[in-house]
Amino acid sequence: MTEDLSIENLLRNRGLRVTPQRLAVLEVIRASREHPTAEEIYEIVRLEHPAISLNTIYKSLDAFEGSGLVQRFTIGNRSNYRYDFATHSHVHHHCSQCGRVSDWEHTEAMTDLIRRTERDEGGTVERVEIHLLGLCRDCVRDGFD
Amino acid sequence: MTEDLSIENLLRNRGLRVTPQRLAVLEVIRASREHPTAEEIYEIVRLEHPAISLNTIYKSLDAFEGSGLVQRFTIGNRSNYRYDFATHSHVHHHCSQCGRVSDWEHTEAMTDLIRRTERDEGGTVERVEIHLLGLCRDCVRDGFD
DNA sequence: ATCCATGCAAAAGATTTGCATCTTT
DNA sequence: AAAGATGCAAATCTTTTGCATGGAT
Repeated sequence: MTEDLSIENLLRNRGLRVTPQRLAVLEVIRASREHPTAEEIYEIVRLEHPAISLNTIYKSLDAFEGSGLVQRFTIGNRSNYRYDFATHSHVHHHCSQCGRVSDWEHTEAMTDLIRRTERDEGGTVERVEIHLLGLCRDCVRDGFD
Repeated sequence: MTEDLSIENLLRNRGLRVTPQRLAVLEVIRASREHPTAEEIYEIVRLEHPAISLNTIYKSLDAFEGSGLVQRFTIGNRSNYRYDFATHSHVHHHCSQCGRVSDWEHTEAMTDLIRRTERDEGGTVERVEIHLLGLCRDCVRDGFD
């Protein structure tokens, strides 16, 4: 008996009200590999919902983050928030040439190292964010360096 | 022949002008293990230089970052910048209980893993920021979990 | 019918910019 | 003397808050 993972049920399962705006916002995040900012989500959702306000984007994102559907973070030395569907890996590579933010595989060996560090230092780690800054594959191929 | 690593020479060596304000700002960052924000640096520097403006803190930090003396980053899901003397390790642990931001050791094994990832993914990595969110040693000892 | 989400406007917080004056080189 | 740093004020950008209205339960 597989769980129905429609956007709508994702909301319902967490006790969040279902509105057209929220469906649209969550869909954009789920579909994106770009770790969009609130502004970027706004511009995309606006194509279908021209009347939506940026404020509703923020409120929706807060609600989603509060119930664990989405994670927010900042990358490198930029200060505005980016959002990510919560199940994604959180090794982000930020290309210093083209600006693209992409997921890189979070290997099991990395997780092991975190656990070892945890033991050595005596604290705990519940969440890991690894940001790598450098050139993406495409920019390397195009000879920037 | 050891290099003179006075704050003053750190500035001169990079071609930056030496002013009392810059000396004070850089000294605060060098002395701190707290990864202070611009505002926090301002409050500390103000004790000695009551007339300094927050703007000068920002301008100094920009200059320092531009010449590699200092690095700035954001941590977890807070959006304002924190600054770090550039030679520090950049594995930051952010305690979800007491809010403390501390350096954890960046093991050589971690570096190796990054290099391997780099090869596997085909991009390059010039800088690594690892943010660990969880409980620090003290909060673990005090029984928060 | 109740509760909560929406959209507008205004506020707040952090950082940047413009500019006249002062300091360092 | 020239170039650049400082401090003040205003502007900008991002995010949050307050509130009246409308929509979801």
